[in-house]
Amino acid sequence: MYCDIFNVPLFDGGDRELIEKVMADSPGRYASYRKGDIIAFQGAQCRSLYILCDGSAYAKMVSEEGKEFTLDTLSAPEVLASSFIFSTEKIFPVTIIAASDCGLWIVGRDSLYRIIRKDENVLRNYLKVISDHSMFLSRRLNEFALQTLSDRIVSYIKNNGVLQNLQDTAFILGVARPSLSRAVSQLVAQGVLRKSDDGYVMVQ
Amino acid sequence: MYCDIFNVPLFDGGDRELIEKVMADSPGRYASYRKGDIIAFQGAQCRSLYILCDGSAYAKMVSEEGKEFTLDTLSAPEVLASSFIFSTEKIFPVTIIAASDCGLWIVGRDSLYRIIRKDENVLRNYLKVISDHSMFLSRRLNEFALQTLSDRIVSYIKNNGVLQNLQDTAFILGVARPSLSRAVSQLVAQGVLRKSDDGYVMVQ
DNA sequence: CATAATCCGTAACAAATGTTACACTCGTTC
DNA sequence: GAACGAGTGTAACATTTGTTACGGATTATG
Repeated sequence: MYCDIFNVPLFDGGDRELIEKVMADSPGRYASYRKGDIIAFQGAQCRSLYILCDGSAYAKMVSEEGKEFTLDTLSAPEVLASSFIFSTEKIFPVTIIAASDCGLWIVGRDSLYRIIRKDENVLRNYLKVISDHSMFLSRRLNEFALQTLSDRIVSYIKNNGVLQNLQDTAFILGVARPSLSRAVSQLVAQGVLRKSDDGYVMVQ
Repeated sequence: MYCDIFNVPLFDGGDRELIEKVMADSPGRYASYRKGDIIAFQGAQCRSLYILCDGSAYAKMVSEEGKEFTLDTLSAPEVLASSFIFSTEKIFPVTIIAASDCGLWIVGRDSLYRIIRKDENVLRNYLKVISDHSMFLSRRLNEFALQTLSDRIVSYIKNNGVLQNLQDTAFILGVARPSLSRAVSQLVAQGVLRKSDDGYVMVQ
């Protein structure tokens, strides 16, 4: 139930006294979730910042027809929903699910606003967090709109070093598992990938 | 060569005196482009805010293999690159091209930072602009990752009222023109769309 | 009027991915 | 050891989209 929010990059270099005062003033709430619990529903209102203090979570996007993919996975210490709370719609574009037992501090956006108004470091951090999130989405968009499955597999392995779980990775790459399995086999046959004890890795 | 930046939503309600002072201090530069000119290259460094004062532009994303799609079109008064300048990488994820003759005021990010530090209205506007941009990217990602071409066509027409130019729209939807033409024909055959004098519209 | 340029519809075929089904391996549990 | 579940490889087929090519319609341009 304890959470040192000063571990979160957003508050890095922040004025401890100021932040504690604002948080004491309007503390928000602390919530714990069990693995598999839904932390936030896609389409739900979003007026608070979610500070992931403990554990990890992942964000998935679902279509009306039930098709889905995993957008991102997040590990404490990290903030969630940073770029939704000040938007016009204030809606979660993804569903957030606990990947392990985890604890979050949920802080109203007015508290965050009061902090970034007064604390220049936190403002800079926040601008960076939200901008990096945009860049991340741009990159994912590039993958889905422009890259073939083989390209995405190679990108994935270059980012993560290894492809370990075909089932989960299929959701991240947004394809059916047999399709991923087939594409990986082809890349192995082409000599682009090889199977190590750990999973699939790049040759070289 | 004149540009009233106070028309731009970002500066809505902003302190005119403060903004003019900052701009006078470090005015950036004004640039005009002819239709078709490239305003910014994908992958290039991005350390300034681009204020589109006049005309319109579009952002396209290109892959290494040369495949491309149109991410967004922008009309004055509007700001560009708002969510890149404070990111860690500071790189344009898209190429920006003049859709008509247009004029931009290009302002260093430090000037913008000085303004949002002091002007609460501009800060709120900026947070909204950048957050809305994230939401926009999320929506586009949903389209590409989860929706079939028919879905995207319907979404497009619901957003824009009408589908007028198959060639340009094919780039927006990220497909080949004959594929779009075929899918539209099928939707017409299914009674989902119909052809009006103006272009394709939803039935009802 | 003749010509060229542009946009559109469409057909035939190729390539990529989805769907379904089944067998195999490896742990775990009883 | 038997039964089970999870993750995997793979095959056959369906569906979607890309590619290429061509002809028709419209409009600008000489």
